[in-house]
Amino acid sequence: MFVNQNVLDKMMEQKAENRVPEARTAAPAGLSEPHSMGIGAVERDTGLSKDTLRVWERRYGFPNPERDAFGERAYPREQVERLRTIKRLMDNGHRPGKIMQLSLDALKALSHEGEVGGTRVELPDSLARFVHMVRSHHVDELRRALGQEVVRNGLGRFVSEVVAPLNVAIGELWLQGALEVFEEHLYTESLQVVLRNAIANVPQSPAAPRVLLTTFPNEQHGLGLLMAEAMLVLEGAHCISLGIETPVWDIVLGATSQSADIVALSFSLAYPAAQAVDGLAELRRSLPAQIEIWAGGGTEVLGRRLPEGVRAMTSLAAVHEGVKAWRARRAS
Amino acid sequence: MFVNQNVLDKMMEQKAENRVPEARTAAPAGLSEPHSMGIGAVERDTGLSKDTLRVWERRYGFPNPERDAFGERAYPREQVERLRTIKRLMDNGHRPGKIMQLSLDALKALSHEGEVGGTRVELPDSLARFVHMVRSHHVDELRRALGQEVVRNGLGRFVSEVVAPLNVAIGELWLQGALEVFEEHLYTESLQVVLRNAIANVPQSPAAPRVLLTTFPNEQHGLGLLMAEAMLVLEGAHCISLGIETPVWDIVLGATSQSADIVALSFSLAYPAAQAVDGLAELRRSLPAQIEIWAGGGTEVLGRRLPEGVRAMTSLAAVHEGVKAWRARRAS
DNA sequence: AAAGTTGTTTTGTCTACGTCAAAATTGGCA
DNA sequence: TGCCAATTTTGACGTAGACAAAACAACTTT
Repeated sequence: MFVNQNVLDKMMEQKAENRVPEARTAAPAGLSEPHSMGIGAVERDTGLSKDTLRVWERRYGFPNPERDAFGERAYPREQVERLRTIKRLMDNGHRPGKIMQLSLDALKALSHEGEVGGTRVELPDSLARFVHMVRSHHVDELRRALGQEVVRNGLGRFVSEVVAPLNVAIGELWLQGALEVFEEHLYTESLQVVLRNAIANVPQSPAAPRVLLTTFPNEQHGLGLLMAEAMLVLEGAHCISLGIETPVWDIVLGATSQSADIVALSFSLAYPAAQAVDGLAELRRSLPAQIEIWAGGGTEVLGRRLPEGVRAMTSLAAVHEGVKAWRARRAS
Repeated sequence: MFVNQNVLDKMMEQKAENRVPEARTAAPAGLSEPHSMGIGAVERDTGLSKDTLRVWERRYGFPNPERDAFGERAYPREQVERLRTIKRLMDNGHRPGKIMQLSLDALKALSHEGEVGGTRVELPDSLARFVHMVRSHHVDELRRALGQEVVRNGLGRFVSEVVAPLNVAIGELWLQGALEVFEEHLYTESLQVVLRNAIANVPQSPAAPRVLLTTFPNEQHGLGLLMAEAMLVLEGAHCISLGIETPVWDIVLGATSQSADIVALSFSLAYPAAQAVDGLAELRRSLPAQIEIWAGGGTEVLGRRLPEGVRAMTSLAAVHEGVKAWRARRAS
């Protein structure tokens, strides 16, 4: 699913025009920024390890830091900037060797590469509204508006008709480098507050099925988990969430100790398919047969390669059918 | 979305070496536990950098990891535990060269040194109750009991008198290797639900000060953040949380765009002190002078090394005084 | 065409050891 | 005892090479 390009374009223009301290280029007023940073600071800022930074320099000639009086690397601002761009492109599947030498313009072009052709879905105004709130940093307004939406449509429709497409739209923007990290954080945090609050307000019955929710290590995306929990709770399931990044072994321990009927795993699109399949297979091997495994999220990617004995939740709506089917199986 | 590379790597390692099933947990059939960890995993677990681990080995002969088939360090479990103890002692002011050679008994003796007259502070029954619920995996009961405690004592006392000491107790167990990963996850998740719910129920006024909360990259512990948020909200502050792991630069952007008065950072004990100090210094340099920086959590560790212009919140109770003092400063 | 299988790059992490400034400790002296 | 200088101690950073795992490309098979 892609977001209507025009909408996105408008939003990006907006960014350039008003509000945001057009960060990169114009830092907040009156700061005497040092022109260079040490390798430790760059590691913190870019998320690239010291080892990686050094090995890139050795191999590709970039970054190309100056040296201070003690012979230590001093990275100029603009190189750090460039590193951040490169990091973002790599998160999008580009490889360092290919893009390291490119010009700034070429890098920018790459950001917009995927936008040509393909099927696009209109982002209705009702959703564009929220995106705009994120980009203008109106957190309170955003939170309030999302909360209202829950009340208006009910949690189920809120999740599948608002949150899901909104996630796609935000992801698109992120892909294009049109979102700052902190804007993404603001969005995630707001949604988390709203969803958790909504979930807490659904009366929990100690009914079956008992579902243990979590993600594999390396999967930090917790929103999908919350969305799944919301849908499951609505179906009258009893949810126990372990949060994100639980090692397989601990999933097994958790599921057995909690007498779970189902273990639900959530995957983001970026999660390496091979790792997911391997993990699921190992989990299936380690888990008693009567405990089901449900996988949801980026399952389109996993496709039909899913191991035997793992059920794919292809959409949030499928959860309803899934629970119904489980109850039918259990009854017999 | 944004993924910190270091975190990512560490997670991958975590996957590779699933945690040990403790003796008391009935292990489901036929899974074996790995008995050693890679250097990256040890770094994450102990907060000691890879460099430090290697240099200790060279200088003091400890740790003394085995090597796997590829010649890479494989730290046996008991050595990791010893490292954790040593780290804790160092946080208390001891120096590596002195304590590295000591026997396990000597280390234990040192640990209990501060607890004068063998007055091992017993965990009151009121708290032991909760610990027991975690260890017996009674999540629902735990959640209900915690919720009741909030109502009974009020959020403020709940945080400082229940959550804080409970965290210490759980941390203690973790240190001793007496807790499974999934048990820790259950605890964290339960507490998160209760705290978030309680925070949501405090009437938010758009009053000053406006506080931006987050942690530095590599600091994944969000509970401290939530506790701080709870205390701040109770003082009538307006909180905007960015969640965990925000790069310094994005903290700056976030703080300015949100017109924050204060940026609050939370540190766990395991967070490398050097990194914290560096990051705080850089943040102080990049942030307009009128925006204050408050650091809380493992500040005992940071001690007097804190950079100029950073306020230490030495305890949760200090938040009350802090806000009061801020208002006084602002008034004048 | 889609799905395996193989061989070839690419890439990041690890090893090892050297250097050095900042912090902590010690010793000397008022 | 208190203070300053000399002396350890300590961890971050520097270099360079090795290598497994992942990603890719070029095939073959269904």
